[in-house]
Amino acid sequence: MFKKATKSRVFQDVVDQVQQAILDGQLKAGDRLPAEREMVEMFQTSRGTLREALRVLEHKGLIEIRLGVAGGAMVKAIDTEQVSESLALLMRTQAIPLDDLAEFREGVEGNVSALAARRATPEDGEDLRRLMDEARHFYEQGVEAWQSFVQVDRRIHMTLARISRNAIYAFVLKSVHDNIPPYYERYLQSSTTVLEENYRDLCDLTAAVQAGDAAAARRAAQAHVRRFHRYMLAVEHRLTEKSPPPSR
Amino acid sequence: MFKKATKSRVFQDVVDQVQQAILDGQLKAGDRLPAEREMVEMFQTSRGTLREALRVLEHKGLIEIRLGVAGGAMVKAIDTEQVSESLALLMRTQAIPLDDLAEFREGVEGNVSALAARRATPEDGEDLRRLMDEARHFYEQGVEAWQSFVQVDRRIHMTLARISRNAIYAFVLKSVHDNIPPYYERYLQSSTTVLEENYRDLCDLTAAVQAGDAAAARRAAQAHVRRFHRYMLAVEHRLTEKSPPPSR
DNA sequence: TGATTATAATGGTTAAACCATTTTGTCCAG
DNA sequence: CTGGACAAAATGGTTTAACCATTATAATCA
Repeated sequence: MFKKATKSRVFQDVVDQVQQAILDGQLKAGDRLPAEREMVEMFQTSRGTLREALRVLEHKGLIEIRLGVAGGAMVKAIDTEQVSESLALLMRTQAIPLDDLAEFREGVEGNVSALAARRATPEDGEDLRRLMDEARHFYEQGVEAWQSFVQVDRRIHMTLARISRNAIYAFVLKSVHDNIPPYYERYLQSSTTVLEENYRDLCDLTAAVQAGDAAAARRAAQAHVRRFHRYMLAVEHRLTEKSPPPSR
Repeated sequence: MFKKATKSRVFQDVVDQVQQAILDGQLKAGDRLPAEREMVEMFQTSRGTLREALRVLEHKGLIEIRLGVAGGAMVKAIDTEQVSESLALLMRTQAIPLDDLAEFREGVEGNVSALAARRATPEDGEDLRRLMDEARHFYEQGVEAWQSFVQVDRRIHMTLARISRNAIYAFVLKSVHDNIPPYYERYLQSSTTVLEENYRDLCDLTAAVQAGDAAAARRAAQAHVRRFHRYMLAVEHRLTEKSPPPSR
């Protein structure tokens, strides 16, 4: 199946050959690659070099490696994991301005909520109802349960992305939300007012989606994100004791 | 909720430590990591294991490795390369439906164009004018210059993302557009009609942005993407000789 | 029969050596 | 003094051989 590896970096050649075999369909998800010591002979290379190649393939999300007898490298069905991870790295290192993040969320979550409203099935509505039950439960417990409330909030956003039935929106939003916690930690100091406002936003949003009202869902999502942003700006203002930056 | 507590793999620990140092700012872009044989002592591991870690870090886009004396591992400024690569893998394995791509573009490019219309400066308008001059030049050359026209089209989209002054929209759109070419190759068979429609779309779009008309810019961008999508569906229909899938 | 233990196959790690590439400095011819 | 050839050194890339850790399966025993 594999031929001798020749290139300036041998491991790269191995990576390319295996990836090509997967993309060509010669290797399908669930298939098991030969054991390392066998592949070493097929590629005519050393085990160290082969393992560097396997490491790259693993990180690409193309294979999964398990220990023990009957273990080894299995071809994996590609998912959005790697895109999410690299997107997350980009966002964390690019020092994205808070304004940009809020603006992006406002636009994208607006789009997603509108799509979700158009496509929500009765089952989706049921999922949202259950989540809102949880949210109300924590809301009624007051600021003590703030963290739990935020987690439910996050799950509601992810659920809306799923309901939108669009894989790209789903993993883009997942990447964004995976990187919001640092912002939360820095800015969010909860109060009963904030908790109540957030809860009402979620009520409006899920109600609009369940009613299939795309325009209202978009407006509710945007209002929710915008409120969140204004609140963070206010906290920043209090923290720095300077005049707030002019809104653009 | 919890991840595995024990780190059975040494190289993963090395990856995590280096990545954390970069994210924490202890290592900045351009900094050079110690030589392999030095790091081996710092991490108290073997060279093979260390190199597996370096391979992963390299593939993550966090470091760049050069040969020879004065070579070694340099910390890299993260770009959209890795996102693009993993996105390309997803698309090549058709894990992402064409409909999702078109829908995402329609929503996001609509948002971006609306923002661009609100924020375009006279200099930005000048940039767009120059690009449209190029586009007209290739348009007048007819279908022969189709590829050149497509390239200008792409630059116009990227310029709009820049004008939107939002870093997230910019790199998300760049990642998407970096992965559109394969779709073009598969589906696009140009004709004078398609060329003209595309040119007119761009005229409408840039005119709206230059005029500062956000709503018109959004509509123009969405119409442009939607037309593109419909055209690809039509080609697919001709190719498969089956009835087109029901629009959702 | 069921629990325990041994076995073997697999990935994970270590160590030491050598090869290939590239920069840098040195030396010699002109 | 200059310029080019060449040697030296530092670095990543590769090989080899052995051992350790994990785990499914087979063998064993109460």
